[in-house]
Amino acid sequence: MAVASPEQYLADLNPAQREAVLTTEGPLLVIAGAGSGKTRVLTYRVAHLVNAVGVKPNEILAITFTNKAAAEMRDRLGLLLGNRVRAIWILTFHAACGRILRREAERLGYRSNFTIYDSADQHRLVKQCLEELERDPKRFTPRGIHSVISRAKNELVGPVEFKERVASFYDQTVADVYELYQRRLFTSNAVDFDDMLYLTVDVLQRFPEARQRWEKAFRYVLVDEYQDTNHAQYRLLQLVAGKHMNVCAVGDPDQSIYAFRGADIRNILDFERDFPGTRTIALEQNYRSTNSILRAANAVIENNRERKPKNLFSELGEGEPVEVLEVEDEHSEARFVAARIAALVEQGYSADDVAVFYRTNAQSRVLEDVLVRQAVAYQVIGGPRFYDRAEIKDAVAYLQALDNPVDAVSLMRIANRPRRGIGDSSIARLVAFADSRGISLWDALPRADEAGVGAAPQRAVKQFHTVMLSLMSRADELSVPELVEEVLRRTGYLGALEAERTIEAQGRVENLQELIGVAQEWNEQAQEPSLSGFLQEISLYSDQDAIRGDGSLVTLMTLHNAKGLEFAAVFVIGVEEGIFPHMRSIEEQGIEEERRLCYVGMTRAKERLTMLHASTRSLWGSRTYNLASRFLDELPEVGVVRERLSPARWDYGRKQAQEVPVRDRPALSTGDSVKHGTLGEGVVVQLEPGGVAMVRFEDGSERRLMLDYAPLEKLL
DNA sequence: ACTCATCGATTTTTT
DNA sequence: ATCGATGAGT
Repeated sequence: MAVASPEQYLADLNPAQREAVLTTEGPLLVIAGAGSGKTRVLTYRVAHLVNAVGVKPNEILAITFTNKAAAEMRDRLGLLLGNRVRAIWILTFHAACGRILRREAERLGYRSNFTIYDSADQHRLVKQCLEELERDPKRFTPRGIHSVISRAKNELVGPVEFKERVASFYDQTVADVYELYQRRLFTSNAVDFDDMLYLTVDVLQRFPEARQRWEKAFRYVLVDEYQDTNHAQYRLLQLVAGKHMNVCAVGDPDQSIYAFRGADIRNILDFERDFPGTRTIALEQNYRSTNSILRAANAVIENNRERKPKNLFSELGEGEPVEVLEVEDEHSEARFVAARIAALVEQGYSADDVAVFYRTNAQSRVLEDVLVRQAVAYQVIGGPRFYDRAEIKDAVAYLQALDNPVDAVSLMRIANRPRRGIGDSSIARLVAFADSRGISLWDALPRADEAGVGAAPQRAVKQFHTVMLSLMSRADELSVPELVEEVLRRTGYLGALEAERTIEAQGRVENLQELIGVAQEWNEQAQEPSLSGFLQEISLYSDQDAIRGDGSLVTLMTLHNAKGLEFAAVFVIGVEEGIFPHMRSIEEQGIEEERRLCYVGMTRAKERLTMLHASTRSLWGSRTYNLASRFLDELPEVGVVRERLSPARWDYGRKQAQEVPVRDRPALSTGDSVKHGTLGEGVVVQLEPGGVAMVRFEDGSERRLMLDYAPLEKLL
C-alpha cells in the first residue's frame, strides 16, 4: 500500500503550496493561478489531514464540479492514502447533495428514491405546464421560462417568494409555471438538478436536527473551482461548514467563465468577508507554460478591471514565441491548422499533445472536413452524450418508472415506446383523468376505460400496465443488469429495434448493450446494489471522459471545455471580433468573462500557442468581415510574432502539401460496406449531397467523409 | 401515426 | 447554412 510520509510529500511543494497544505484549521482561500499545482495542493492537503492531523477519512468532504474532477482527485489520493480514500466524501456538488437528500428527503415530503430529472425531462415538464396553463407558446418558450426558474433556484428563490417579487407580465407567467412545475415534480417524487442544491439548502435551513447532523459530520470541507460556485452552492457550504469553519476554497477568479449559468464571481472575491478570519494564499508559480505564453496570457487578463492583481511566473524558460496569424477565411484557417499539426507530428509531437480550441461548436465543422480529408485522426469533445441518446433515455425511463411509478414524466416517455398504439390523445386523456381524480398517472392506467380512452388503445394500455406490474415484481429478485435485459426483452423494445433492420437500429442495440455493461460494472463494485442506487448514480453521471478513442488523436473542443486541461501545442481559431469575443457578450457587457475565457485558453498551452483570425468567413449563409479580436491587440510586443499568411503559404511548415490525391469518387450507396485507410471497416449509413457519406465504423463511431478525398474502398 | 415542409433561432455547459 | 420544432397533409 502506497502511503507517503509528510516529509516526502512536503518536499514536493513550494513554500506557498506547503503553507496551503499545512494551514488546516480555519477558513482558507487558495488563489491558484493557472498551472500552479492546484490539484497537487488539494490532494496533499487531504492526505495531510488524514496522515498527519489524524482526521478520519469520513470527516472530510471534498467537492468538485464534475465527476471527472472527482474521479481524478480520488485516483490521485488513492496513491497517497491507499484504500482509506474510499471513506472520503469526494463528490460533485450534486452527488453530495444527492447523498444528503436521500437521508433527509422525508422531512420535505419526498421519498428517498426520488427520481432526478435531467435537462430534457425538465424541459418536457415545463412545456407541459405551459400547455396546461394555456400560455402563448410563441411568447413563452419552455427554454426561456425554464432558464428563469433555474436561475431563481440557484438564487434560492422559491416559487412563493418569486411570486411576491414579480415585476413584469413575463415574470407573472414564470411565477405561475414555477409553482405548477414544482408541484408536478413533487407529486412525481422527482427533483431537478437545481432542486438538488435548493432542497438540500432548504432542509438544512429549516430543520436544525438535519443541519446539526451534517455540520458535525464534516470537520473539513474543501471546494475546488470555487470561482464557479453559484449562490445556492455558497449557502450550502456555509451551512455544512458552519460549525467547524474549516473550509478550504481553491479557485482562480481569472478563470471564472460560467457566470452565464449562475456562477457568481463575488463568492470568491468576497470569501474573506464571508468567512471571517480567512487566511489567503496565492499560488503564482506556474509549472506548465513557457514565459512567452504566460507573458501573453497575463497581458490579456490585465485588461480586466474587476480583478485582483496577480502575476504568474514560470521557470520554464522563454520558449517559442506566441504566434498570431491572419488567414484569408475559415477554409484556409482549417487547412493551415491541419498542415501545421502534421508538421508538429513530423517533429515528434504526439497527436494527443495537440488541441484546437474554438468559441462555438459550429466552428469545428470546417476543421473536421479538412482533417478528415488530410487523414489526421481527431476527437471532438462535447458532442452528443451517451446518456442523452434516445434509446438510453428510454431504457433509463423504464427503470425509473419501475422504481418510482408516480414519476409521470418517465411514464409518459415510455408509454408508447416501442410503439404499442398508445397515442398522444390517449395519454392526454389519462393525464386529464388522473388530474381530475387527484391520482397519479400510474394509478390511472388500470382505469383507462373511465378516462375515455378508445377501445384499441385501452387494450394497449392494459397490456402496458400488465408488463410493468410483472417487471416490478421481478425487480427485487433480479440484479440491475439482469433487470435491464428483462425490461428490454419483455417490453418488446429490443424486438422493435431488431425488426427495423437498419444500421441505426443496430447502433442503438449496441448502445443498450453498453448500458447493460455499465450496469454490470456498477453492480460489481457497488456496496449495496439497488435499483434506486443505480438510478441516482447514473442520473448524475456524464460521460465526458468515458469515450477515449485508442490511438493518438488530436483534440478539438470549445474553449469552455478546455478548462483544467493542458496540451503541448494549442491552436485557438476564430479569434475575431464578433466570434471571440462573441457578439452576444459584446452586446450584453460580458467582455470581461470573454477575456477570462481567452486567458483560460491561452494558459492551456505548455510549449506552443498559435492564435488565428480570418479576414472573412461565412456565417449563417452569408459572408462576414471580422476585425482581429481586441484580445490580440492586448498581447505584448515581446515574445509574440504576427504574420499574415497569403494563400500560397497554406502549407506553411511542411516541405510539401500532402493532401491525399483526388481520385475517382467511389460509387457507393447506403448500406455498402467500406474500408477506410486508417479508420477500419464500416458501413455507409447515409449519403449526403456534395459527395459526403456518413459512415459508421466497427468501433461504433460515425464520421462524415468526403468521398473525393477520404481513403475509402468499397468492399464487395 | 407518420412524412414532409416551413419557420425560426443560432454562445458557452455541468449536473 | 442547418438544425429543430411545429403544423399540415397522406
